Amino acid sequence: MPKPTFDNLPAEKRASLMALALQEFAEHDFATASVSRLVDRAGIAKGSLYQYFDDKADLFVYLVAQAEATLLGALQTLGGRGDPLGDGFLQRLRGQMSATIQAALAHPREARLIQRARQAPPEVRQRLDRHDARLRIDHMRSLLVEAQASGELAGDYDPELVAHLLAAIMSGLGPVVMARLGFDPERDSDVPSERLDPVILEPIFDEVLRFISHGLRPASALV
Amino acid sequence: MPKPTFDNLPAEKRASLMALALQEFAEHDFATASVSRLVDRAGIAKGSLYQYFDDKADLFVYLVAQAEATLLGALQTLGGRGDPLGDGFLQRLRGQMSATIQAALAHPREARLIQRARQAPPEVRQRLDRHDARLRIDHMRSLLVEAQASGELAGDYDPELVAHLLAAIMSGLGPVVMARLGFDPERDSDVPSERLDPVILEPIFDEVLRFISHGLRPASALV
Amino acid sequence: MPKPTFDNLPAEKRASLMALALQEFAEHDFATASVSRLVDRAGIAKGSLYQYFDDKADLFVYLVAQAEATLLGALQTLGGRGDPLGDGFLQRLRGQMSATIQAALAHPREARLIQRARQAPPEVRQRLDRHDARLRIDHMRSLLVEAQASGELAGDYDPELVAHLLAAIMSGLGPVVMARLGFDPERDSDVPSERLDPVILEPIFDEVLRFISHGLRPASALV
Amino acid sequence: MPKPTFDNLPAEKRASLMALALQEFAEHDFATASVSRLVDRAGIAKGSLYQYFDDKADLFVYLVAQAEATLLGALQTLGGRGDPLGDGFLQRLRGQMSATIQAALAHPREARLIQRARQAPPEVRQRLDRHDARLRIDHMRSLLVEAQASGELAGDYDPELVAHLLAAIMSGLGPVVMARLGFDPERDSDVPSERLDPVILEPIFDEVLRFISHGLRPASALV
DNA sequence: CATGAATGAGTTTTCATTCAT
DNA sequence: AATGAATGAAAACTCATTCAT
Repeated sequence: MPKPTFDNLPAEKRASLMALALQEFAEHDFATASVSRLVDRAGIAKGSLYQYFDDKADLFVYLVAQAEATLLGALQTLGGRGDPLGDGFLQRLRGQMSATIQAALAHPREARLIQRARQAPPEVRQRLDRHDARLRIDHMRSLLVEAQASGELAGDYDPELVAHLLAAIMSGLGPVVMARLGFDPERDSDVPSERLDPVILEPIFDEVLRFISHGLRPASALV
Repeated sequence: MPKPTFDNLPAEKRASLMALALQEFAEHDFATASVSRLVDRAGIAKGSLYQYFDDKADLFVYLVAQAEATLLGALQTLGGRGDPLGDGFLQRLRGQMSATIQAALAHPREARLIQRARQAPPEVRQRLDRHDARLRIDHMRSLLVEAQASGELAGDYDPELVAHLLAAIMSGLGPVVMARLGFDPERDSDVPSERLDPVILEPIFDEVLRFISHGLRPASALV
Repeated sequence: MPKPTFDNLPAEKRASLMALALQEFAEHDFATASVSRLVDRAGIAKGSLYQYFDDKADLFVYLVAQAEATLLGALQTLGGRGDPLGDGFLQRLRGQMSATIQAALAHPREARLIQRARQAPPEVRQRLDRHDARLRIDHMRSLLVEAQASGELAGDYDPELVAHLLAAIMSGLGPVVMARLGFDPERDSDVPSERLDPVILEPIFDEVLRFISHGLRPASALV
Repeated sequence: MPKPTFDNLPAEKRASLMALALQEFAEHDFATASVSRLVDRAGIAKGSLYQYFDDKADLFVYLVAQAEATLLGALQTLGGRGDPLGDGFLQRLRGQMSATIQAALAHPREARLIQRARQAPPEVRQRLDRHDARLRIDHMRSLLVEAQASGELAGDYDPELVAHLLAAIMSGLGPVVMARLGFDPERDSDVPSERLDPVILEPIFDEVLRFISHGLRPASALV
């Protein structure tokens, strides 16, 4: 948790410092990220940073929380387009898929930072407030249970397991999109957002949804 | 690439050194893994290691290649039980699923090292020979294409996209299994292999396969 | 020397601040004592402390002076029980011995602070007003001279030298008492004051006094 | 304990490094002594020092042990002049007194370092091999017991207590000598050894011994 | 081919002190 | 008179890499 000193900072300074910190911790993992490099770039004294945060991990934890909030905000904005109550389960899933991808693409550093959080050293991980992965699973799970309750979805699925599968599919979407756009997900790290285009994305979502809703059909099957 | 000096080493010494190196790089990520600790444990001079490998990254790259070979070998052994030609696509997928999980359990250090490789610093990642993720996708892709060619699978799927989805599902299997066994995949890092049991795994595979083959059916649907 | 601002402080605030400062400098030596920790505990701004004192050393010097005054006061109160004029030299010595020990026990932080003063860095030590060791020597010396003048003590002792010896003996009393009570003076730092007991202390004083008055007698000597 | 690396060092380099380290830790207490300053002066890389010693405390502990050995050696050389068996207790005491003073004067840095050791932070003190103070007390104690056994000394002294008193007197001798030579023991730290002179020291020892053997006589007493 | 000491830039963190408000 | 953010030098310690033997 940042010290009060940090809150008293001029908003402008605070924001620019955090932007640089986000960059630093998005570009390097926790061990490799350098406080020294950060303060150099920020043009502040090394001691100043330690007036704001207890230590490197404190800063990291704060950044991760911020990033999660940012992404969640973007997700809610984007995902909330459809009618959340009226729409069926699959529609909502589609909305989420689209929103997730777009949020990650709109905030690539935040998305990357959250990935880093999952592989931070254990003692740091323990200081992370709660883990967003579990949050995402839980969210997915509740959607499923709801759909089962409303009769929209067959009741014989294990919601926990399916939630994991859907979460895995959604987190696998990034590479799919990148591959479609001609990037190598293992080499490249970001897709320039101007390359992003609903015309490209929508068919992907359609096909993924078809997979989710019907699975892999034999050639003989009718759709 | 190891230097010639490394090949000239007595096989025994080479093997034990690599075993310790694997342990070091499986336990810590690239930045945190320590050459000093390694040579201490191995009881060799620090200079000697640099007679075998150009630098830390060189050793890492070599280890990753070895680990991939090891896992691939295990996978082929385990996955090849059924009749690879006679069996249908879904059977083979099931075989792979099981084989992947079991291979990872039989070679936990190798599995973990490969995970680490995916998050190594970019300059290191660029030196990795080829990426196993792409290999896995390609493998999955060729299975799909084959199934489409044989008429077993509808032709209107994009094999690339579905390959990604299936790969995502398979790599999401680990957490599912952990969750089923009562571990928190975000906190815990390993499932003790004695806790692993076909009686637990098989139903998971069944349900995943059902999801893959039929997708999420509405409550009214007949199976 | 404190700045005028310090004197203008409400007595209550001044006192509580000094109490915390005493604690800080008694618990840690000069180098290790932390101004930051002090102001945190005192709940005042760091800048405020520097409105009261020039620097860390200034505060330290002031505290030491205060502590010496406190101990001297206690010593005079406790040591003054007997008739200071009527009693003989040895009686007064005994009174001092007892008073010194008890004063130190009644004011452990002050006693410890004065010990610390003796090992402060030279540039700090030079700023200490006057050294209590010299005060003690002088006091002892004047007692001796007086006793020689009154004919109570042989005149052929060098009062300076004997004063040093007696001072050394008295400052060596602490470890003696600790050892008697089963503590290791090198490991332990304090004797819980409830363990202190005249029944234990008095025989020690007696024997020390016998040593002082008669020295080490051969076995054949009559007492 | 120094690492093997240290032992393998050229004796010359080792010695000069230790001389500088001794100087650093004699001039400053443990907290204030600076590893950086030391390596700068020694002209070696910081990393090198850490190839020799685990950490700052490790170096300190080693230095203290060395200093104790040095002083003990000097003491045995100097103190062994008289006939250790033939001489009486007081003669031996006198020999020790003289030897202790001269040893401390011949090795002022070592003597000072050992003083520092007694006030090192607890976690460092616990790593010091054994404490020389207790050794000195024990030595004194055994001399006393021996003298009592041989009938040279009255048996009704508590050897433990008297050992402490004598130890206190001996450790108080330094300031006495300094005062006699016109130095202020609290301000000055060293007596230039050329100022040391048996002609000055011997009468001091005589008077101290007279005090020890007879105590403070009343004016009427015959010696 | 093996050695292992030397390197020195790098790391995080602490601290007393200043000064503009 | 009080504040408390800014400072930056200094601290201890680590590490991959080199190179003379």
